[in-house]
Amino acid sequence: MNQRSRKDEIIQTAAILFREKGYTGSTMRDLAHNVGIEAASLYNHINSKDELLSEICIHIAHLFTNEMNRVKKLNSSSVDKLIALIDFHILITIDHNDMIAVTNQEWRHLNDSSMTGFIKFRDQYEQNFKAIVKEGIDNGELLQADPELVMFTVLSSLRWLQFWYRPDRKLETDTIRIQLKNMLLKGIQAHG
Amino acid sequence: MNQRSRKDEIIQTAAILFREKGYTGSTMRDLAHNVGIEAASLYNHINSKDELLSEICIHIAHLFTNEMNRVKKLNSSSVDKLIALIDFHILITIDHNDMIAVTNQEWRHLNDSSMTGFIKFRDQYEQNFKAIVKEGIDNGELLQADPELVMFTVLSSLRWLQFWYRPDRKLETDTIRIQLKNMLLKGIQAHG
DNA sequence: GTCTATATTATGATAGAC
DNA sequence: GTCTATCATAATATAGAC
Repeated sequence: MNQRSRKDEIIQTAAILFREKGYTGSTMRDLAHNVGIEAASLYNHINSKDELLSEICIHIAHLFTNEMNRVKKLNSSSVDKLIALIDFHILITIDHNDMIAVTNQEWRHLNDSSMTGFIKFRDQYEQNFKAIVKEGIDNGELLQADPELVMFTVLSSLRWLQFWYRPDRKLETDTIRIQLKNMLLKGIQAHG
Repeated sequence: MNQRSRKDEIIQTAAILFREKGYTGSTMRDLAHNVGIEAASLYNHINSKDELLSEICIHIAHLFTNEMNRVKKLNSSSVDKLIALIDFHILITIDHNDMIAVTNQEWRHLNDSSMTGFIKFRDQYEQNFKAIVKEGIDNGELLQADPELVMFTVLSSLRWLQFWYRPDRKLETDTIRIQLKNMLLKGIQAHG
């Protein structure tokens, strides 16, 4: 096993551990045990515990940034852009389940320099998201509302999927995507 | 200052600290410093660190359980029951901001016995919430959808308020309540 | 690349004086 | 009820043999 894939294995194992016990609640001994080596051996692949958290959060941040840049360039309605983002959130929740859970729950524990970069990413993502919502409100596709509150509502509904998702529920993914989109766009009340 | 209010002061200070640094990331020395005493002195008021987390989570659980029991007995439509719950979530997010944030973020670190009780509370609350949603779907007040997914969407949107809320935003509370209710019930898309 | 051994620091909690 | 002093344990990380 070469350096790179061993490191990836450690990061993925760390993601599972951090998710379960939290970053500060996880120990290097615990992680090493889950990887199947001694704690000291971890340091042949990584420099520190906080590097693990940084790698996880930055990886997720890149995925979202790339997708946002793609969606921004789409030549489609605001609603379709939002749907594209919703679909991506669902996709990433399924494919990078542990890492996204860790990013959402543990980013507060990033070291100072990683934290700065992460907050910059998050603010930019939210700015872009809000801009799409505002565009939709202005052109009449969306109901009049505070763009920030709309963004928070949509993002938080999507975030919840991280708790809901389990691999054995994979087959229902399409059902969720359709129902969730419907709920966010049309609400839950009948004769709306 | 008598025992009770001193203990309350410690718990409230712990809530602020746990929220910021997480339960495992917070130290008794740190807490003591914020209270203005030495770490050893804390143990004159509490028995252990995990007692602090338990008290916070159980306190919040009681508030929600009481409200749910009240709402269940209401002689009103399913939608009005949901609105009552939404209003309560918003109210509690404002009045018990730090404690609810800690409960949501740190309940995983409860000790075994408190954890058992907390999960029982949470499951019961979700069962009751789902039952109201199902009732609304069955009687035609709500659109056809999976009750669990509806519950998750509503609860997660409300949970997000904990991050959004800041004391200086207090004046906008009514705006939020109205817009959030609208969004959840009617969705965000125009000519829905 | 992994191991054993260990340095260093920090943690939750207690003992006992005042 | 608070303090100082301290115990016992556990944490991240390093050194050096293999």
